[in-house]
Amino acid sequence: MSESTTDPRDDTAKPRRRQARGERRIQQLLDAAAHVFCRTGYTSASTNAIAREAGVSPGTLYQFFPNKEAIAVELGERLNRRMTETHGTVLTPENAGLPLGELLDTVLDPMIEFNCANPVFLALIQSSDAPGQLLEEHAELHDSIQDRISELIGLRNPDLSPERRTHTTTMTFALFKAGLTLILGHEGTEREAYAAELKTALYGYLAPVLGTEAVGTRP
Amino acid sequence: MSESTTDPRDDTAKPRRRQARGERRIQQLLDAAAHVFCRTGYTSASTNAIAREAGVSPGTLYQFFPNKEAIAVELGERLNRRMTETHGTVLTPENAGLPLGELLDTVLDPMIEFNCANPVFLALIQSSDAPGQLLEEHAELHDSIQDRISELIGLRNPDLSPERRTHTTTMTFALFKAGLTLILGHEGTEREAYAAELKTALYGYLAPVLGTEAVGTRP
DNA sequence: GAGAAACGCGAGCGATCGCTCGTGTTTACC
DNA sequence: GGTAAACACGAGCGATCGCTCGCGTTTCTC
Repeated sequence: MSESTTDPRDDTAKPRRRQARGERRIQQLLDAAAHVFCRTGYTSASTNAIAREAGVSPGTLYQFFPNKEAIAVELGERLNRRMTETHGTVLTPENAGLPLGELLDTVLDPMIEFNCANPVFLALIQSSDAPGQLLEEHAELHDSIQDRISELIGLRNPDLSPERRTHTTTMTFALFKAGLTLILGHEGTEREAYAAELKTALYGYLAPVLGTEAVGTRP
Repeated sequence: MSESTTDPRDDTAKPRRRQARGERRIQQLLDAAAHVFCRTGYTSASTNAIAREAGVSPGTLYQFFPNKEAIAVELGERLNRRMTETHGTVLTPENAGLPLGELLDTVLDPMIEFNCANPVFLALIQSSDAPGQLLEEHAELHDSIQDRISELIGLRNPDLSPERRTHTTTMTFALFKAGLTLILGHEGTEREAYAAELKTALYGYLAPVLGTEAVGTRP
């Protein structure tokens, strides 16, 4: 059980020094995996197919990823990181005071844009038979987004009971995901129409709870 | 190529006379398949697992179904038939005149109840890597439900442009499915809370388009 | 330029899955 | 009771999939 590596760093016990070529290959493989996952979902996607899509051999793929799950996990992590940036800059307490219509535009537009540019994100989330670690990743992101939404809702309507706030938050996010699926399922004008329709729906749902006008959030 | 069967009926060219025992086995196998599909989705469900869950051997399973897809298709057909009955008795022109709140109760309650009693229905619909014939089935049901919803919307608001009507219909159904997923993901009091929340959401979305009051639909 | 390590290949291993087949049992029909 | 068909079994076949391994190539380091 001697872990006698050259130990330049043993924080992860994997002292593999990547070359620039390797980093490029990893990106190629993740891009290929994104395509294949989008096409067939996680379970039905074969590692050989991912390697073929990336134009490399199966052996090369396993030079960079220990197993199939790790590919999805790494892809998920990168997407989560970028998605977290997006919702972090937009689901802020400062925006809570905006008129509801503007608030929805401000929040939804970047989220929708990100998902249109990265359709594999939704595909991975909706793949029901995903492995354990991927589900944990999603749960984390899910919770962090819902916490932000819940915070916004709480700021706009402090009189809401915790239960109602939770339900409103969860339903809001679920409706958003449904609208997103519809948006990604169309293109061009239709896509924009459904984006507008989603905003209308959320507006109609949230207006009675949060009010439509600008709200001062100072103590 | 001589199809010289005993031809009591050659409408499907499959003159297999089932015994009562066989019909019972089929039901057992479909129930088992429902459980396994619910647990792991279509692709990850193995026919051996279905047979085991039903308490029979793999060979027995294939006495009644030519392949794995046929199991899902038959299960889907039976569920579609019952779901069609449900929405057929509820998505009627007569109900179009009800006040919006009552309309939503009348339509949603039976649909929700059916899906709570048959969670495999949603599981099959949401399994993204389903085989072709199953997708066709779903598309048929999907279209027939949307046609009914579209009809109701058209009756309540004849001034809506065809495009807006389509978008409203599609979004309404998508929001319903999202709420349904949330409802099936909870139990007891929470489940009822999300059912109420879904109605609130649809009310908020549809009220500005359809109006809230009772509407006379006579020419 | 020599050695080491990272990169790259692809045949193929072991496991799993959908499905078959030979054989034995139960049921329907005369 | 006898016959044919339906039902039931379970070992195992062929295909596929995740993944490995041996070996050759490129890149880094000195």
